[in-house]
Amino acid sequence: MKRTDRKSDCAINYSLEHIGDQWSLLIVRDMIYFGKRTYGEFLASDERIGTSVLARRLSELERSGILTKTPSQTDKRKDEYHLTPKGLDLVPILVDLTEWGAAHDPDTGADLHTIVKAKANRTGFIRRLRAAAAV
Amino acid sequence: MKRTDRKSDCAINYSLEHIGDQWSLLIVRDMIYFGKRTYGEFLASDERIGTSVLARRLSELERSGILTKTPSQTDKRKDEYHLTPKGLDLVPILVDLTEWGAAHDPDTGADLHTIVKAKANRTGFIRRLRAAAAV
DNA sequence: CTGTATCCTTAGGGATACTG
DNA sequence: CAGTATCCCTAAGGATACAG
Repeated sequence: MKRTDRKSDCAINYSLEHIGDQWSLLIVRDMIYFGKRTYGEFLASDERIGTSVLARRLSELERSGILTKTPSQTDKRKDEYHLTPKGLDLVPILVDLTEWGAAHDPDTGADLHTIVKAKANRTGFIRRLRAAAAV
Repeated sequence: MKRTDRKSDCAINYSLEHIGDQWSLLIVRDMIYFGKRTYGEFLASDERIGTSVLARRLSELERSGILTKTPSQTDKRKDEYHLTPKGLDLVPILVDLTEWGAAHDPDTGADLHTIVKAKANRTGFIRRLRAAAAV
């Protein structure tokens, strides 16, 4: 996004303009919570993201410096997607979104055990998620 | 949003489908960080939200149970918008979005003093924001 | 001035065909 | 199967006129 296109210099606005869409944080969720790394793994999520939407979101997340795309060593046909430090810094946001959704969605199917853990020891929980996702 | 329209039962997905747009959290930010309560105050923000967009977002946030709309006591022409407990629970998300944006936006104009305070004592910071916004 | 309704435009999502 | 390109459609955003 060009500097001049921004609605404002507010930090929250910056965040929303980069990850405030319906799909980006679901992809990051898959990487952080489920360790997904490849195109096919992202496609297989419950939300059934479309192939074209996935490709676009991945390339925009790469452009935003949130993830990197590198050829897979084990399978030459595939690319692997990995979170950058900037992407790993999204962990707290995901934790909060999980807590808020689990607390207020009447039909939630969230893993409440995980939520409770997050609430009980937020810092440690985040550190562990980050460490696991940083592989 | 009808139950059957949901992409999935994931708690994160629930959150994104309710507040994952470009404007909702900016309105909530104005209420929490700046104590804004009225239509005109929201209109005056840096991002220059349009009148029709503001009206739609306010009514959807009301429908989602995030804020309430009540006639102002002091000025009979106005309505007042107040956060519900569900809306107040968005405070941690806003704090995280602020931190992430401030950390990674090269052109940020965020109040870094505030950010540092938030990092140093997250719990206390959130409690104070909540208390102020709950008026 | 507060707030809504109308209309138009556009970005983002979705289906699908396609290449390697 | 991995990933891209194309096309279409809808929902969100934006300008503006309008009513109280």
